[in-house]
Amino acid sequence: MIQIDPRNSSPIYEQIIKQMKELCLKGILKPGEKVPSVRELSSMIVANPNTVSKAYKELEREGVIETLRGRGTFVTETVQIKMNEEKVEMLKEQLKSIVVDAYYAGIKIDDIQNWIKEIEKEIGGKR
Amino acid sequence: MIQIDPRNSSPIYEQIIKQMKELCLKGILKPGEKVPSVRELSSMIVANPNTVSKAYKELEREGVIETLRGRGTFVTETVQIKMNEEKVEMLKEQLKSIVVDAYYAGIKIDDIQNWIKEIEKEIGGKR
DNA sequence: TTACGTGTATTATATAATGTAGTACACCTA
DNA sequence: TAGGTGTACTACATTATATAATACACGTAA
Repeated sequence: MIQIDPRNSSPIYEQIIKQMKELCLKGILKPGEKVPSVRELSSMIVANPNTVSKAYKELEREGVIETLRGRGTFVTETVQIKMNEEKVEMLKEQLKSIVVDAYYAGIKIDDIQNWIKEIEKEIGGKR
Repeated sequence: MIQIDPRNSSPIYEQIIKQMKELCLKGILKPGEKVPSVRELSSMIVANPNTVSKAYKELEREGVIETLRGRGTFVTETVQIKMNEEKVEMLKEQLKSIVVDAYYAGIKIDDIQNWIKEIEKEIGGKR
């Protein structure tokens, strides 16, 4: 389910966050469905429970999952979109970086537009 | 010229790399033009020469600038595109993350496509 | 040649992010 | 009550980032 890549330099908790979001958007994890407990997932990926807990807290803050104390953690029934101007600006900056890096890697703008269409097909519209 | 944002959590050397690439693409820094020396820039932005040197080494590795020992550092006359399959895959993954994050921030795919067009107008085609 | 400005390399130190380890607590369900 | 939840806390180790202080090799110009 969640796969941690040790060669990937990004922190374990960020890899969890990224993959969990994708699983929810793709509909592999359905609204209301239970996700692995902190201790379960930590033993599955061989990481510390604290690391998983950190990821879950961020995912809850972003409205992807919600926790019911003593019961477990679940995919939110209805995603609460949190409009956040700071987040929007951050995403724009990240996008600019990608476009610039793409230039020096020999990638054209049209290629990037097509990539987005592919991503949309892969994860879009499932919820 | 180069502006370091202390509130920005990304490392100083990465901020230098990002901004230097943009300055070159926008044509504000022209091919063959001299860029500030390591010591000059480090005093301009109040950082350590080592930090600037680290940024310059990466910029040279990516073909943005080139150094002439004892003379200085200059914007490359002709960008050498370095096709790099790893880099391409990395950029695709970054782009996917942005699209996913955008969903939970209430941003539509079309908005992202339009952002790219804006970025293209801002930096595209100057070199 | 000499003086100066280049980029580069090295070592040491400090701080913060990341991850591990162990323990304890509050809450819910069976 | 017993066991499974998420959560909180402290302590420690490792790594990335940045600073600090030198030193070196090279090119240019006085």
